[in-house]
Amino acid sequence: MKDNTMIIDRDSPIPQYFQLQSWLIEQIEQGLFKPHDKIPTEEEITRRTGLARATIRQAIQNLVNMGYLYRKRRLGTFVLSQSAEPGRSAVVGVLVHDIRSGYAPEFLRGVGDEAARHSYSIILCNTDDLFIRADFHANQLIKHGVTGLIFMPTAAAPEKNLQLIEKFQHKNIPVVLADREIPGHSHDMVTTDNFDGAHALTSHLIGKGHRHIAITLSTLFSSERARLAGYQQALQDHGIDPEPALQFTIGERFIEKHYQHYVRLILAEREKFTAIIAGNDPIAYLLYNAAIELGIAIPDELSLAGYDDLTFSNAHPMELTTVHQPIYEMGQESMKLLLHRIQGGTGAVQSIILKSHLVERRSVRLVVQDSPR
Amino acid sequence: MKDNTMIIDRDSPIPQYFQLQSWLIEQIEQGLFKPHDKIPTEEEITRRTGLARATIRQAIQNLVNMGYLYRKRRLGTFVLSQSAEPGRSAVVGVLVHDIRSGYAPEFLRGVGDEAARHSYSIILCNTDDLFIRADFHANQLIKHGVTGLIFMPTAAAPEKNLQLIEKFQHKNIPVVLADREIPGHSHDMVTTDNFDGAHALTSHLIGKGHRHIAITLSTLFSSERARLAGYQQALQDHGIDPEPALQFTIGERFIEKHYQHYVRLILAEREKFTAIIAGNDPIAYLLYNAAIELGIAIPDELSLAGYDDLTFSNAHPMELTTVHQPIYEMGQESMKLLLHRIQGGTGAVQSIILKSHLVERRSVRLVVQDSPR
DNA sequence: ATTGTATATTTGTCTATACAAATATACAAT
DNA sequence: ATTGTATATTTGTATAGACAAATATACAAT
Repeated sequence: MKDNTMIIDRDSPIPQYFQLQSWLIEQIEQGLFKPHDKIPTEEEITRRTGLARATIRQAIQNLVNMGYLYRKRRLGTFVLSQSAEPGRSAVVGVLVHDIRSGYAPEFLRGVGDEAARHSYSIILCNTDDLFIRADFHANQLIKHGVTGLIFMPTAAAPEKNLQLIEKFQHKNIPVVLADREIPGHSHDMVTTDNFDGAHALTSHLIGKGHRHIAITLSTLFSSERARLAGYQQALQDHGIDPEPALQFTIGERFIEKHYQHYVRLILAEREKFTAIIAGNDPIAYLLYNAAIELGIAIPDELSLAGYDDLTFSNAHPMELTTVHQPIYEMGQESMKLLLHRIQGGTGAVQSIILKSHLVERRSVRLVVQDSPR
Repeated sequence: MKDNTMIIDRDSPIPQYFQLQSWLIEQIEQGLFKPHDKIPTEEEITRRTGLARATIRQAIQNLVNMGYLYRKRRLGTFVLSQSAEPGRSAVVGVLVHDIRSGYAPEFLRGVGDEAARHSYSIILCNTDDLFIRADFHANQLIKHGVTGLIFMPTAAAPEKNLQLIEKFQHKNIPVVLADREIPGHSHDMVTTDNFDGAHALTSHLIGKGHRHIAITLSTLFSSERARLAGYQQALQDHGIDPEPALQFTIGERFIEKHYQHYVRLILAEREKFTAIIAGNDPIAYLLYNAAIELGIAIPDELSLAGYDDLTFSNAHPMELTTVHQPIYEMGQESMKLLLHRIQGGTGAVQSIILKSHLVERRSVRLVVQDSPR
């Protein structure tokens, strides 16, 4: 017999079935009733509260519908085991640009494994970095009653991305950003130290004697902009003036066919630099392939470095020096932070920054040091 | 006023609220009540059926809980608009081995795009080809109330895979197999013409003058066993005796580190063959890398062919001759067939076999024809 | 046409009662 | 220990009735 008194206020404007319902939920959520514990019978509750049986049944049926309780003839009414927040499924949504591209599979694997550890499932949504697709999926996810969201911001303007986040926050569904931040906005986020990673990579190239180091990437997202900034800072830290002419950047979405053309334009200017950093590994491979076709030997005539260390990097015959991103861990940590919020975790906005590390392979060679200009 | 008579059989063992409930569902699903149509009031239903008001309310409340109806004080009870099968979410589960591996991302992209076209969402589950993981996810999916399942059978015994399928069938949740069949069992399935693809590839190599053609793959799954059979048949069709000594197969799960070792053992016997077919592209790349390390020139000293034509195949400097699998389409067709079943489609088990085609690149060279033995 | 007030309508809440269904539990027989 | 039978227990179904709540609708006044 539980100690806590079942109090039903007959003068309250709150319906009496609802008061009973609420009391029962509170007992369950405070752990006074544990999974498979039997709650008092209808008759017992009538005796303790004076409520009519039908009123009691209405409260209990609602809790059955909500997933808190199950009932057995002759035996009684029992608490269902709770694997997640009642009233909501143990399902979270994940919005990524494209499941096929670069680091997305590894990231999702990290999310999925951590989710499974906590008996959660993930709904996969591809946005193609387009707001209209992301918005469509967001509406679907809310309709499905997801419990949380992991979101890689799209290529849309910050206000658009924020608009999407607010849809979830309005329903008290927590959101965690992954990889990319939204400029001028502070939000729960997991990313990696792109600035430091690029700084270390650039410093490494400088340590190999390179002074004229080019870089190519898209400045569309925060992660790659931070890589550019890290590159620039490393040059400055070594007394080298960062030259705009060696910074080949685009401000639009990465589209492979376009970049295949762009890397040829870049390599046409290769006498200006002895080494080049690609903003991510897919770009590095495009550069490599174009170099081979143009008869440029890597690393003998041009050193090449990438960023990300994607799984297929080590299956490539050209062993690419790159920065290893903890992509799996980024997925994992995103899910952990989201679970923390789902389970009621309050507190300051968290910005988790995971460490990258340099992976030296064979795409960079030592050159005779030439003096900084 | 609707024509159809509300009949409640007072002698039926079926509860009367349930009979009314069923009648209302039928009216809605047959389109006699459309979204936002008003159904008869409680009083009107009492007049037409003689049922007590509380019994009527029980039926109607259940339909409200199931998402068929909504109620407004003073106005009445109305039909909710339907975006998916009522009582179940517009969500399906997809069980794949590993989101990171080979063709899984492309496949899932096909599934996801087709799902989105029909306002469905997909729950992603990684099984690692292990039954215990698949079973865990299956239980989760059923708990979430998924409407259907796309399943790549695991490496477990056929009975185990069937056991998992029966869980869903028991709940009338349709299941479609993808890529791999379950031996001795007939089920809705989408796969590709692995036999014909391998037959064409082997014939192509024979057309290039090769007679001693090796092959390496895992015989664990139906798709790769069919490739082996297609290879053997092509040799026979050309009057070449398939030699067991040129067939390097394993009967266990593909684990990259193990295969890295295995390809070296294979290449140690390379004087026995002038060409080798890898059962899938990742194996082809392992072969290529090992060949480079052993100083074996591809295709000058050894011709190499793959299977699958994964997205990164065309980013590779070694332009691999391979068989292009319609992986995206396989995902798409799996989802289409599942939707067909979800929407009530009956009829014979469907086995959809999509066409592959040979993609000639530069990894295969012409050799002087030597006579069959 | 707009605003204010009253009323009718239908759902929502709550009480009371009776019988049925499923089955755990108790007890007897072997 | 096992099997068979009866009974007690609690939920499930169904009936009847009364009052409350929310608000669309009707009507009057300006």
